[in-house]
Amino acid sequence: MARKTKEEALETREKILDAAIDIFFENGVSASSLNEIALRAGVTRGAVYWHFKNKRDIFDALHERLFKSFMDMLSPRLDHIDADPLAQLRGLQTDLMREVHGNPMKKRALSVFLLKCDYSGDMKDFLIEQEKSKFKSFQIFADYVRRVQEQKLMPAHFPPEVIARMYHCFFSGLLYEYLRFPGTIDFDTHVLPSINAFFSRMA
Amino acid sequence: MARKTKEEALETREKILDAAIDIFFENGVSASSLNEIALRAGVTRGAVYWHFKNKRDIFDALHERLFKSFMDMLSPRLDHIDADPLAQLRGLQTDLMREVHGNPMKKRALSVFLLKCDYSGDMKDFLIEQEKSKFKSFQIFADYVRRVQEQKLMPAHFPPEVIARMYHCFFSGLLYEYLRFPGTIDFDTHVLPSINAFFSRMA
DNA sequence: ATATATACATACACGAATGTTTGTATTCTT
DNA sequence: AAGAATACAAACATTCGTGTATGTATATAT
Repeated sequence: MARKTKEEALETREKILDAAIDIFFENGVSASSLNEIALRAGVTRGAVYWHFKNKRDIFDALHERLFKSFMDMLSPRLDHIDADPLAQLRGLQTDLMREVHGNPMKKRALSVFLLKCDYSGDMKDFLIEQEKSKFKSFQIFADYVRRVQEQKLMPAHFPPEVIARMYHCFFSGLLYEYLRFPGTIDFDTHVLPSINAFFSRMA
Repeated sequence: MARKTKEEALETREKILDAAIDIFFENGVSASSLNEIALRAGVTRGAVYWHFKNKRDIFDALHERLFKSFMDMLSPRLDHIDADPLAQLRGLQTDLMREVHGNPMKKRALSVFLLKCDYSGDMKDFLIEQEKSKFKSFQIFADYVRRVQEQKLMPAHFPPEVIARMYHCFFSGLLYEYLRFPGTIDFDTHVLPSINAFFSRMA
């Protein structure tokens, strides 16, 4: 085949990434071959190896693309404190879940990172990276809780880190459950009410 | 080599399963070869194929061995209602986490099932099985909540399933966090306090 | 306009894992 | 005590994925 223009090359790169999400989601990361990804994207392995070093490299690119968008959503919504902090937190979590629920591509990508890969072998050091970024988002939330407690808008029976940990566990647990059993747990009748229950008990 | 007695054969079977947990934990399920497992167990692939049909068969056997012990722990502790249900629930969750924390073999096995495998390909129908057993334990808890609400020992602002879902998400989320980042999240200073915080907010 | 770098497709070589088959020393059966 | 079944080890064949090397048509630089 012939050489493409730079824009076209970028398009095929994106095509490969999109195909990778699908294939990873269907087969699991380690069981997915680069050939499958290439075929799904409508190219050959040559194109894949041109744009990416190996499977791990594709994985990194996907992570970059996904977590950026989430951090962009998280940070600006916790840099200030609303009149009702609990409502603010509930709103944030609701919107995050709604974002996942409404965006099939993001949903599949998240599934890949949380359920469709075992972080071992090549991926071991990737887990360390992920730990760092998770720690970052955790710190953002712990800081928020600390400020809220300082302003006496929340009882300070527990240190901010503990509250943050509790919140974080509930949220990630909810996410896991929702992604793991897509048929069983409905968004409107299960996910949203359980968020409301969680926050109504924290008042 | 020579034929072993029946007891010896059972021993090698157990040896293979133990080795499988280790290898699965280190490399992830799909990246683990049957040869590695055999070598770790001190046998050859011949022995593995004698006792098990394939890798999936080993996986099933491990699941059988693990989840039985957890269900045995769960059921009898929720078939009655203590004077203080919240304390009862907190105690159950604490003990379950303590069990995981104190038993390295169980801890590694749980890690394998929750983090070290992607349920796709051969494993897809396995996920369905897991969903069933998870639904079972969920029902046990929802029933418990319902009975507690009927006895007016807990406010009934939310249906039992919602409360159960919330509890379940928090617990599994905590478990995931604890297993995923073994170095970061300490048992005494992070896990236990966050359980206490969770239940103190539910009063 | 020509040279060169680009964006792939195609072909090749290699290792690794799987499932199966065969061999064999014992143990169990009768 | 002798045949049959058992509990493996060892060898084989086959498939599959990876990485790399090569070919090539075209965009881009000069």
